[in-house]
Amino acid sequence: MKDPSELPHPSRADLKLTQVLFALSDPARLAIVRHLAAGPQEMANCCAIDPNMPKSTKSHLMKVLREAGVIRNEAKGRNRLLSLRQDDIDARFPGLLQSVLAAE
Amino acid sequence: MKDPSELPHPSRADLKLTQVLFALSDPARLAIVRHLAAGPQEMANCCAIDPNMPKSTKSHLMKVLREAGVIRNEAKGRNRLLSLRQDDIDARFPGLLQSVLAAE
DNA sequence: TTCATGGTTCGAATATAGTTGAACCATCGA
DNA sequence: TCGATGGTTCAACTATATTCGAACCATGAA
Repeated sequence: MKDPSELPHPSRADLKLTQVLFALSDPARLAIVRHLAAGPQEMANCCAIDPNMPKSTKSHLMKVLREAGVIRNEAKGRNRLLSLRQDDIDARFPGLLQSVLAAE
Repeated sequence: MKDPSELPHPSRADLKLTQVLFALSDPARLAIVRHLAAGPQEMANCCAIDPNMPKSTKSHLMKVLREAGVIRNEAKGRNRLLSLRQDDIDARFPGLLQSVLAAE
């Protein structure tokens, strides 16, 4: 019984460095990644970043991060649980996330 | 006596993480960075990568990398000497370049 | 079951980035 | 000093990304 509301996520082996770098190269997306570094958050809470942002735009940001393999986006009741795929990124690109998160 | 053929380079303090990540997020640009990691190279030699690429396109790639502060592009006689700004990037974003270059 | 909620998807518009020929510029060799 | 060489800049075009309203879809609460 597969949940049809599950979104596609690339497998660890399919992560592409340039795609990950691109996903991180936008200030809004990088801010989300920084937020998630502290632990998984529900989308509704996490994006206190800019409450004025239309939800379709928010959803798009998450899509870019998800398709790059940077975050996981899972259904959780009526909400979405967002989490950083730290293990996967660390496994494929050791030190990358750490240095990005440490920067300034 | 300032050389008018000197191109503008951002200072170390002006490097922006997202801009650096963006510059590295393109396969062709990343390939150039990898080449330069071995040491400075003249543009004519370095870009054996794709000899068919028009020079205006090559020049544009270099511009994006230069303006992000990733590479230095200096006049050297009739040619251009390209070099990775490893010291500056390391100083501002420790470990970043290393992890990017180490990836696969 | 019905409604409100939180989020995705679609489609169209806008903005940004990449590609390229042509014009130009400085340098070195003849 | 003239021409060839290596490269930048400009302008126009194409392609890709972003933005956002509207339609839609599950879920949980009433």
